[in-house]
Amino acid sequence: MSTNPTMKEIAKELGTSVSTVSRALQNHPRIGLRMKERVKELALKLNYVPNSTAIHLKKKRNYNIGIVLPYLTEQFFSLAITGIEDILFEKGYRALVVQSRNDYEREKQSITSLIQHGVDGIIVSVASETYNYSHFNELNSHGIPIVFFDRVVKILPNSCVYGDIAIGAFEAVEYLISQGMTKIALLNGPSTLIASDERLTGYIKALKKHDAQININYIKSVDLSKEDTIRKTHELLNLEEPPQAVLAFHDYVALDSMQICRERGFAINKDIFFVSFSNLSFCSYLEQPPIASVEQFPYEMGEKAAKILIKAIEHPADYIRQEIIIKSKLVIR
Amino acid sequence: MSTNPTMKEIAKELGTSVSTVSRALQNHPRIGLRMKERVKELALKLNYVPNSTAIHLKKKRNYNIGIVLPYLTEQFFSLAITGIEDILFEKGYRALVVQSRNDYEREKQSITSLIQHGVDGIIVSVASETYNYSHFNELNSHGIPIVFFDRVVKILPNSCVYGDIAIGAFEAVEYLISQGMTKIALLNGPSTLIASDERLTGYIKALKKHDAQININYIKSVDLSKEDTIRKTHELLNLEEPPQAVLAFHDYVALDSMQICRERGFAINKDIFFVSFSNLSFCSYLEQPPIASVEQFPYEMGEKAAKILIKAIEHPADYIRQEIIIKSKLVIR
DNA sequence: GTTGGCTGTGCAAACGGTTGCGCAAATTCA
DNA sequence: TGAATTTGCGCAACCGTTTGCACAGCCAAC
Repeated sequence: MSTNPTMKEIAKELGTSVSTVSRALQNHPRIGLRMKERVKELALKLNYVPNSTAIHLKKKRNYNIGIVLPYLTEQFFSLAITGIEDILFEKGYRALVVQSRNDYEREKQSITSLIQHGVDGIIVSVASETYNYSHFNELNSHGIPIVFFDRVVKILPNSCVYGDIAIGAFEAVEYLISQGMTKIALLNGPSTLIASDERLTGYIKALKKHDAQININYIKSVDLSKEDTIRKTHELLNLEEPPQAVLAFHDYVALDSMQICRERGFAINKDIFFVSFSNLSFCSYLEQPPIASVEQFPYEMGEKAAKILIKAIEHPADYIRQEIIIKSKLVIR
Repeated sequence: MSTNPTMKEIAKELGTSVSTVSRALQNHPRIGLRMKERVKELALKLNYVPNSTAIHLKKKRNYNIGIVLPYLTEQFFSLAITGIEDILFEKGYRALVVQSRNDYEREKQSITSLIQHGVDGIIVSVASETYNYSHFNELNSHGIPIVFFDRVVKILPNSCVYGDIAIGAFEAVEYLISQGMTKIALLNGPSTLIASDERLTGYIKALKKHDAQININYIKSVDLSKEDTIRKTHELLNLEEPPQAVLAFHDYVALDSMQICRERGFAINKDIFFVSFSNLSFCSYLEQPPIASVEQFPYEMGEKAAKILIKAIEHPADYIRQEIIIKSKLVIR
């Protein structure tokens, strides 16, 4: 209904100038006490809200941060956002959230849209289908700081925050071996993700350390769709020697895979054991949850990423690329 | 690094004026074909991105929509956001997401921040602790359209989208009765939420219809924290005649409550049955899931809310308050 | 009494676009 | 061929702020 009051109106009402109003509101030392009070009082009375668009135009700052990640519906990411948001909120920033749905094109479009919007910075967890990083280079050429988290790309000059997946995988496999299992499969994610590499690295390292045999048939890569998980699980179970344990890319893969196992008559935590990444809260509701989980602390990752980004925005001069590794933790049930 | 190219630079380079560049880029009919091509070519070459802040300042439009809801980590809400986002994305809007964490103060602050940001509109699912609606009135007085969804407030002149909870609750209870149960408890949400009222209404209506007795001890209100759910579940189980079935406020309440039941030796789907709202996908992974769920279609709610909001923004003249009720569906497992 | 330093305020440019209007050249019409 | 219309473009104001600079009045100091 009523349009927002502006400085101009305050100035007119007070018979002064816009610049004086502006300075009064900012507590500028050169404005008289009396005038300051009159301005502030009227501003309050009129319910004056500074127009942040105009401020942005002037100051080239938005206090908006873009967040691009695959799916909000994955608890890992919604927890990460919560961590990010807590820091942003505290520092007066707002979050523009976009889901890429693991789709490269959509990710690219979102980035373009965020550039156009003029965000002060961006936090990204890259889509699994992203094979090309030119859109990130575009951000760099626009001078917009980026921080990658979880699904990072290390070859770019931007900071990243991620879990020590390889160590997590290593510990998980070692744990399974300590429980007497040797036939351990890896239901890994797509090879485009560094996180998949790291899981593989840790997996192999643990097997080697304990002189367990590495069976290429036990290593599968899924595209993170339910269908593919189902398919690959069947492949594993159809082997002459089905695995005794499965290290899954994350809990969603584990859950889908476990379901197939049950359907095919394999008793979870008896005939076949699961370990997965990112310990979702709802796993605790399962009667037969994965025997262990590598907790990755998404909330902390988000916090860390946001802090780094804000520092990069507010003190661009002292920017140095950082690689923060969040220690993961094997949670045994 | 390099600062973004502006129209001014394009104009200078081409020896023309800013207004011509502006119009050329907008395909204004009064600009010659030749000039249009030259401008567009150079814009492309320079990687020109229009500064949306400047456009916003001029047009008083932001293409930003604020979304305020309790928790992103609840799947109901992340699905709703996905629905909202799909519509926004399609229409060229962006989502500014804020979590209120069910906290009134935080909700209020977020709204203020969004007003200041100058969002074109807001979609809200109100915090359970919100007892006062002045912050929404403030939005109204600023002329910023609001659409409420799920946790709506009907006494305001704004449109809302919500599920037909009462009918859902009614059908759920009727189903339990049809299965031969009469001792049915209601683990309801906080009474500040309309949704709680509606569940109660449906619950009572169904019991009355079937001449079942209404036992005040079977009706509990939880504040949606895990602790409170646990406490109230114990209270129910401690009754001389514990309920045979529980209608839970939503799946999270159901899950927490079921866990306590199991711990206390009540077999789910045998000694005690559960029905809850909003059929979360992960319930399908449970070995003993709730016997039925009232699916509320959050994605569709989100879509609908976003559509209404965009219409209100783009055609303020034809605005009429709408109350859209999304039919829920009892899903029996 | 000139010089100089404060104090308090206003002018005007700038941020990067959009758009009403005016004007010249080219085209059409009678 | 002259008038009317269309085509193509630029001027300048404007959106709501911020901020460098100028300036007037006042007071202290030499």
